[in-house]
Amino acid sequence: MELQLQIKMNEKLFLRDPEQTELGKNIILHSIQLIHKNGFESFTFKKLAENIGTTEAGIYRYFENKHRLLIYITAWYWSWLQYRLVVHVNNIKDPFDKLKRVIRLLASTVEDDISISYVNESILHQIIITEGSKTYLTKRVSEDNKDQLFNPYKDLCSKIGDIILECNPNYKYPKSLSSSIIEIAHAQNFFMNNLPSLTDFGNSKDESKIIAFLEDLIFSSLKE
Amino acid sequence: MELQLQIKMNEKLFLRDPEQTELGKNIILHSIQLIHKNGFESFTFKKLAENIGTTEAGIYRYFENKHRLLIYITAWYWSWLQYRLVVHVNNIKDPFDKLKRVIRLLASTVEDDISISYVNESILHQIIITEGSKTYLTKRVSEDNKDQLFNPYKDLCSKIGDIILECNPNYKYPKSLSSSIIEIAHAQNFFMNNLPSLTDFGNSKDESKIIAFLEDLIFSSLKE
DNA sequence: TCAATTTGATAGTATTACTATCTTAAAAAT
DNA sequence: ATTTTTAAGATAGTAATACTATCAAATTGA
Repeated sequence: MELQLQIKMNEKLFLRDPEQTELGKNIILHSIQLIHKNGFESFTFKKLAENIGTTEAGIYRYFENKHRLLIYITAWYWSWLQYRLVVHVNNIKDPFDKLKRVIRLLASTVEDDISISYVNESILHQIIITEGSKTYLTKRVSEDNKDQLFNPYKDLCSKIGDIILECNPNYKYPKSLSSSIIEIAHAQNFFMNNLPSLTDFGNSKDESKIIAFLEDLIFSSLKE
Repeated sequence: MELQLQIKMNEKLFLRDPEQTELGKNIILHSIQLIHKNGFESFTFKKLAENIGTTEAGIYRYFENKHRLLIYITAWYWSWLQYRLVVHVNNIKDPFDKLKRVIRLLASTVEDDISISYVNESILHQIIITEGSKTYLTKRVSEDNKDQLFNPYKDLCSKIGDIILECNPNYKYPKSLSSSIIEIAHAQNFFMNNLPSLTDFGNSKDESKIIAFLEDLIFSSLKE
């Protein structure tokens, strides 16, 4: 028997559910590849269609536009990460140990431990680092937020916030700290690989240094 | 006698120096207004030209494309902020006091204390929060970095890193911490105003809370 | 097997992101 | 004072982007 993880996505994210058809899955698969290869700015539905071997109009039947598609794959990533977080933290008693595992999860390239056929989680992680914030850094944030498109990200932050409170019930900024951990993990990863003088990791490109930095930063402020 | 601050910009940022002509200054002035109003994605040289009362081709004589223009105004902002930082920190002995002033500078809406005629620094700050990271979150980062387009940001980080080391000469991550302070200040500001559940500041929209959060986070890890 | 649904193929439009050219106006140099 | 340079205005044009619409063929499913 084969168990398959299916992530239920917010229906406002798509016009037609991409998980239900071959073409839909191909759209996700190839859009991840294309965005990773050329960046979101130069990604177009036309190129995507050529890549898949379908037509532009075909893609538009699934997604309203490329921004929605980016939100879709980002939301999918956060949902998947939340699932992995629950698994990794399960049965761990010590909240500090929990938080350490969370930091590792956020700052490490995925090892494809729980993988889903048509998604390449490892390059997806790279996309989230470079393109993830573009989902909300728009004039449409509030509308998109009302449509609950950012719920997976918010849920994840909320879960991490709970663990932070387990570590220190008096800590005043659990939500801000959790969103900051996520953002720093990504920013430092991007800087390490692209603008190394903004970090202390030189050209080592060693993710464990980001983890060490985050642990130092977070635990000193939680242990006080 | 009137003193005027002029910021010398990297020549690779423009085709023709916008500070030297009326039209050039108008391009900067109106692009800041337009990007603030409609966001960078829907900002076009055509709309900008109509706004100024010139033609599209006219804008292209100054800037290669809108991305370069965004880098230009971002770089200008960081240069200007570095100048303000030097002024605000000047003559302060206690490095912790210095760092507090830096945090306040990064997390506060500018009070137009040192202002330059044709730039609206207060709305520029808002643009940097929403659009700033888009300058480097591209496939061209490395090239643009080789052209030293991000030097003002890097210089600022380096200066803040020095202050961090004054606070604690043994601290291992001065550069990562300074880039993280800047990024968190912006992210938390954006979240507070647009996705408040990602912060602990509710709908207060009170910048002093971001400052308190940052101080708590930073000083606990520096004092250890 | 009939009906509904999904895809493919094609066409078309408004806008974007430019490049080119030519003329006029203003500034600088001689 | 008049050339020469430089900047700006006006206009045109092109390839690509971001869509929308329509119709036919193929597939699915009741």
